Amino acid sequence: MARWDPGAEERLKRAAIELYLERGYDNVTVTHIAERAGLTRRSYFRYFPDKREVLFAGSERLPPALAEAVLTADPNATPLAAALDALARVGAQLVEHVDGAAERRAVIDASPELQERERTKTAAITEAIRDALKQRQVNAGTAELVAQLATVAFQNAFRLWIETTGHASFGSCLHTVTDELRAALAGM
Amino acid sequence: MARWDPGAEERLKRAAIELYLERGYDNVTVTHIAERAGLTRRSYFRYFPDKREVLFAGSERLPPALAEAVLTADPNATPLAAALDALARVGAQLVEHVDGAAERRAVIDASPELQERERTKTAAITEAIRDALKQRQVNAGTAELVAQLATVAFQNAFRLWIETTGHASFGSCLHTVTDELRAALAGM
DNA sequence: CCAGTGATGACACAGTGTGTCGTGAGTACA
DNA sequence: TGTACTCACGACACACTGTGTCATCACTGG
Repeated sequence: MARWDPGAEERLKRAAIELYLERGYDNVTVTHIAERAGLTRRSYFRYFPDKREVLFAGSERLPPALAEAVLTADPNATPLAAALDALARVGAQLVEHVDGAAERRAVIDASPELQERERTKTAAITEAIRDALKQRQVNAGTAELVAQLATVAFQNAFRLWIETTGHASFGSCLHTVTDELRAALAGM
Repeated sequence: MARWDPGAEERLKRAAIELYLERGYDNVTVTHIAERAGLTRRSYFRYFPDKREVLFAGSERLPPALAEAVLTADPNATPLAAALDALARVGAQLVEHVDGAAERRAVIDASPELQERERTKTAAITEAIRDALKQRQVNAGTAELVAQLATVAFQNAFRLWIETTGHASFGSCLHTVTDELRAALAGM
C-alpha cells in the first residue's frame, strides 16, 4: 500500500505552517516548503494547486457539512434558528478534529494574501448555507441575508474559541456571539 | 504639464476591461493590456500593483467616504440606521461618477480570481463602517455585526441598481434591499 | 520473473512581479 | 540659445509561480 515515505501531504502542511510562522508568508517559496518536506517543488503542486491552499486543506468539507446540517434542522425552526443550530452541531464536530488552529490563525492574520483566500472559503460557507435554506423553501433574499448573518456568527464564534485555547465549548462561544447579535439587531 | 501621450492609466483600464471581456481574464496577459494601451508591460506595473487591481482603481476612496458619512449621520440614529443612511448618501454619489459598471460586473462574475479580490475591497468597506461606528461609541461586537449587515445591503443594492441599467435611483434600490432585510430578521 | 501501476524527479516554458539603469522629451534658469 | 534637471517610460535581468511532459523506480499482481 505505502510506497516512498508515506504522509507526504501531511509533511507539506506541517512544513508550510512552520516556515510561514518562521519567516512570514512572503519570504517563503514553494521550493522551501517542498524541501523541508523531503520533496521537490513539482510534487508540492501535485498536492496543492497553489502556494496558499496548503493552509486550507480539508476546508472543502465544511460547506457540504453545513448544508446537510441546515437541511436536517427542525423543520419548524425559523431560517436563522435553523442556520444557528446547524452551526452549533457542525462547529462542535469541527473543533474536535482541528489542531494547530492558533498557529494557523496567526499565519493568516499576518498575510493579506492568505486573508484574501480565507474570504473565498468563507464565501463558500455562506453559499452552502444559503442554498440549503432555499431548499427549505426560504425565499432567496431572506436566505442570502440569513446565510451572511450565520457566517458572521460562525467566524466570530470560532475565533473566540481559539482565543480560549480550546477551554470553552464551541456551543458556548456561539451562544456568546448570538447574544451580541441579538443585541445589535434590537436597534433596528 | 503633459508629456508623452497623456491618460496612460485610463487607457490601461479601458484596454483591460475590453480584453477581459473579449478573451476572459485567464487568457489575457499583462503584456496584452499594456500593448493595447500603447505601453510596455513594465509601465503597467507602475500604475497598478498587479493584474487584478486595474479593475478596482479608485476603490480605495469608498471606505473613507463611507466612514465620513457614518460619522456625519444623525447622532440620535441607531447604529444600523446611521449606517444605512451613510450608504444611501455615498451610494447616490457613487452611481453618478461610475461608468461601465455592467461590463465590470460581468468581467468579475466570470473570474474566481477577480471575485477573490473584490471580497478584499468589500472587507475594506466593512472595516471602515465598523471603525466609524466605534467612533460613535457603538460597542465592538455590535459595530462588527451592523457593519457586516450594512455591507451586505450595499452590495445587493448596487447589484440591483446595475440590473436596472441605472434607470432606478440608488436610494430606491437600497430601500428594496432593506425591506427584504427587515423581513429576514423578523424571524429571529 | 515480468508487465503494469502510480508517485516522484527532471526539465522546459509561459507568465507575474520587481529592481535597476538608460534615454529622451519637456522644464527651469541664465 | 544653451545647459542642467526632472521624470515617465523602455530595456534588461531575475526570482518565483504554476503547468505540461517525459523518465524513473518501487511496489503489485500474475
